[in-house]
Amino acid sequence: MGRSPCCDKGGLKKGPWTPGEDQKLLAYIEEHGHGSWRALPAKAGLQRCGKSCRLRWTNYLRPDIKRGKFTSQEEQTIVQLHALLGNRWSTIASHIPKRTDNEIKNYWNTHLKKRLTKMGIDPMTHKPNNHTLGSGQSKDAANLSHMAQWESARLEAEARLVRESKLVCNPYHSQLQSKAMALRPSVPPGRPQCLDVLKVWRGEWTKPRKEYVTIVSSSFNPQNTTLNFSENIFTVPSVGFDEEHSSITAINCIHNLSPYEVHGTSLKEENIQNNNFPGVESRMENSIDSTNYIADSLRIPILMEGFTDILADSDNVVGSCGGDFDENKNYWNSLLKLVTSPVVT
DNA sequence: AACAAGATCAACCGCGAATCA
DNA sequence: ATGATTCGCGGTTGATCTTGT
Repeated sequence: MGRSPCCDKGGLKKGPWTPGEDQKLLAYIEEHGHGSWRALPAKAGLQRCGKSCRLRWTNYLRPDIKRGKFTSQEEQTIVQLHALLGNRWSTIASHIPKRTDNEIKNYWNTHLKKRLTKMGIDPMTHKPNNHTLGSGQSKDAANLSHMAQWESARLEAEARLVRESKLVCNPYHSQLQSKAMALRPSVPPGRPQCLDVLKVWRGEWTKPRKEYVTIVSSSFNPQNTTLNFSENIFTVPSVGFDEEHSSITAINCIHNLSPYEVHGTSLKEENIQNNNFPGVESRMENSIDSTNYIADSLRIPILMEGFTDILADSDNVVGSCGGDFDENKNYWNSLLKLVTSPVVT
């Protein structure tokens, strides 16, 4: 089992790249594309393994790479996404234009992590170091973890979509997309039906709280996922959460007209066509009327509210921060402000 | 000026996932 | 269906640079 490291074969060079090697690699890829990385070194006349070539290209030579100091905006983005995703550098990098996962990882390890630690914030949990979850909070923690998994899966799927520059090709998903488009003509065609965390972070926070419902608990199994909102229970087919369709979120399913149940009653096509969701229609419609990106604007406040309710307790870094929406917003903004401000020593 | 310690970051390594034959 | 191969990710290393004494 296993295989020997590709660079163990004799004669292959390791270590820093020379300008001449860079030139050879660049010239070859510009003319032929990289194709098979394994075969590339011989074709390009390089005494390197394919892995080394790929790394050099993706982390250094690629023309669409921005080098140099990270902006405060980029720092904020990294911290926000790390809070959501953990050390999933490639996924984080997919949301930060022109930065590589390696660069972001290095920057996190050498700058941001230390800065958070100095402020007394655990860089892995993004909570104050003296904060530990009590037994009474285990349910909330589980919910947080669950929601984070959803978001992680969605972000990964979105990153994949970006990479592939095409939408998921699936009859069911396509059907949902086309129906959703019919209801939401202002959504740009081809735009993945999922939210951009950062867009919401920067813009959607300002929406009145009453437009949103709250996920109070949730559970997941291979057949379906149950979301317990403040007033309503949704059972969402797991098609929205499996690997292939992970970009379809629970709330997207609600809006994208999948055959789920509300309070045990299957929604009929006419309910869907008319945006008629028994027991929840008024709230839904408020959100629908308020933005071009219904699914986005509805879902993320729900998600983030759940997050901050759990994350922010009375011991948070900026003082009192209960379950109030604005205070939760303040928690995150304050955290980010601290993170991006110069360290006072 | 010389040295040590700390910081930085390009590059490597090993593993798991995806793809191929 | 299965094993081999390739790819990509995240953790780690170590050479080089910077700062402090």
